[in-house]
Amino acid sequence: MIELSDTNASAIAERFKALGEPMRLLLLEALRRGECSVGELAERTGGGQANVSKHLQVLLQQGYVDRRKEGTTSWYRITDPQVFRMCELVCGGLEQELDRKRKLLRRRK
Amino acid sequence: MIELSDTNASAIAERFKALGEPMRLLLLEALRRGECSVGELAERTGGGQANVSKHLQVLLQQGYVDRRKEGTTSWYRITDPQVFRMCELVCGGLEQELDRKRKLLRRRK
DNA sequence: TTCTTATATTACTAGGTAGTTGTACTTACT
DNA sequence: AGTAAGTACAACTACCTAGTAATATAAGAA
Repeated sequence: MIELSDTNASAIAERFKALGEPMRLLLLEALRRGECSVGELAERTGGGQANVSKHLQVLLQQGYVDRRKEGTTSWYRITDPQVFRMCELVCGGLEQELDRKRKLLRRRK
Repeated sequence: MIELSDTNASAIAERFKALGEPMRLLLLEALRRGECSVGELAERTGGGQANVSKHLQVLLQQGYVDRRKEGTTSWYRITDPQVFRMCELVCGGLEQELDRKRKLLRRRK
């Protein structure tokens, strides 16, 4: 069992860092519907082809997505749906955080 | 309910990015035992005082930790233990990823 | 007041990274 | 062969950030 210790904090941080980029989150969300090509992903997210391709390499490297080549097109898909569970957790935390900040603002009035 | 859409992908990414740094993960792990001062955290993590303080500001800003001042010392503590659930998820994913890469290496031999 | 302690902040440097442009590569089609 | 489509990669720029050193701030002790 991997734990959050000195030795592997870097590897764990790398996985979090891969999710710490808006474009990569949008790519994962777009892939949620199912397998998708690079061109389609660029269209759905509004990003440039080269940039989308580069972000997909990061997600591939960290094992969040998998790739299947067919002719000239690359088909990407989510490998571990747990990533959306993580998004839900961080969304929940974000909601609490927004509530907390709203209360602080109200108290200042 | 907050969702992973175009409008709030940035806010969600910010929260992931805060966890995408080894030193900050070590700080959270050190805080797991309970409330702790900056000096103690610097000692436990082996980081410099200024650096630890700066990282704590990031965790504070994102709501992962809370602060209580007493005299000249600041006491930090975890606000939402859910953050460790996220670490477990990412550790699980990391384990799978390592297994996958090990298998790839074996296949090449 | 002066000194000490604990923390926060500022300024700086080195390294990293997102986005873009251009290009190379691969496959399929004619 | 040549051409077109889809993707990956290299080079570049602009920006961001981790770490450090020095300083500022604040509370207490002498």
